[in-house]
Amino acid sequence: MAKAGAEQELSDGAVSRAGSGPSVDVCSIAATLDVIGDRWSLLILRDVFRGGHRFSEIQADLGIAKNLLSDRLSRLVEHGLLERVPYQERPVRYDYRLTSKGADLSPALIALMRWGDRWYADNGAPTVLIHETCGQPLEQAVRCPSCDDIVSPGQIRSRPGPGRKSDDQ
Amino acid sequence: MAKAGAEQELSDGAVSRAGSGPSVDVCSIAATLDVIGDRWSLLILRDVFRGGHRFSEIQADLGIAKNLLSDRLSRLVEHGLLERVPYQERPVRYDYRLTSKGADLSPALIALMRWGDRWYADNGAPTVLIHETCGQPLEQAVRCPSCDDIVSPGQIRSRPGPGRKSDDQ
DNA sequence: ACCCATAAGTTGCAAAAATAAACCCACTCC
DNA sequence: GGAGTGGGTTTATTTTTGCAACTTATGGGT
Repeated sequence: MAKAGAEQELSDGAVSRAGSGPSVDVCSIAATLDVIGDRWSLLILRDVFRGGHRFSEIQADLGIAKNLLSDRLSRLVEHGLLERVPYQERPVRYDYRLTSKGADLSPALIALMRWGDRWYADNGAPTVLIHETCGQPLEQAVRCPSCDDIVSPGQIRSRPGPGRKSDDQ
Repeated sequence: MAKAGAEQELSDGAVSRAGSGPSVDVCSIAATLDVIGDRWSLLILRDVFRGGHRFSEIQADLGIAKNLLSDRLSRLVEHGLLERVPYQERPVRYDYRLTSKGADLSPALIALMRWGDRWYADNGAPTVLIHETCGQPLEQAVRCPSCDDIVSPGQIRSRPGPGRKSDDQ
């Protein structure tokens, strides 16, 4: 089923949600959520970031049903965020490790973690990110590489980019 | 939340590797996903960020079922990420607007958008964030406020913070 | 040889959530 | 007064979860 007719006048009829997910073609947030936008995927990735590489480790930590974990891991492998690395033969067993694509989600995980810290960690953050060289807590910021400056939210503007199919904001 | 690899393994005391149990208490990512970790909430927030403040606008843009949108909006209002602002009486109708708590999710939305840009926007990003004062595209980075320096992923370490309960790892 | 345990799943089934479509209400516009 | 609009609710139908039991391959103990 195509999307509701109220979808903006689409000049190329390309806005259909092929398998899943809304307005994937026009928004990278939607494209991203199509891959990791379920209840468990980001938690699984968080566990792998933290060093939990095995099925049973992740399963015990999250309390996720095993069939779901199996399914989510396969999905994440298919989408190239994780890879299976055998750690033994007979029977062959795998570690799940982040690919560069998976590791590249760390800014998103950091952003979500820090939001939770700010709004739900009444007694302080459960986990703090530290600068290796100085030991001080870290922040996340938007910066302008050409000005070499930190940009406050009010100074951010958005424009349609080259990948936008003619469609308004 | 360092990158993949062995660096996490060496600091045995520093990294949570819970044995079992719900990791919500121990992780702000889990707390965050508890609020916005479903298929639609972040997309709804993205729409409100982009200026879609009305039920029908969001519904048409996302193609979400109306009952779900109704439910998700109520949830986001309950959790304090959105607020209803009447824009007419008789019948009373509301705009949905971001609270500061909701607006504070922008770093997460930016991170998810940029990941989608990097891995799924074959023809370039659909939307580009621009520095208002100089017009150049922006980045997102982790920085150390005490060093006043940008920190690469490999220089990030994580420690249990003050909010960590003692019985968790 | 037999029993038990571990790791990593798979299968089957009930319960919960998502989806789609129809319906409702209080208006306004023509 | 009939149609349209905005913002929903209700009602079926489909899909996804979650839980428990079972499987497969192996190793260890007795």
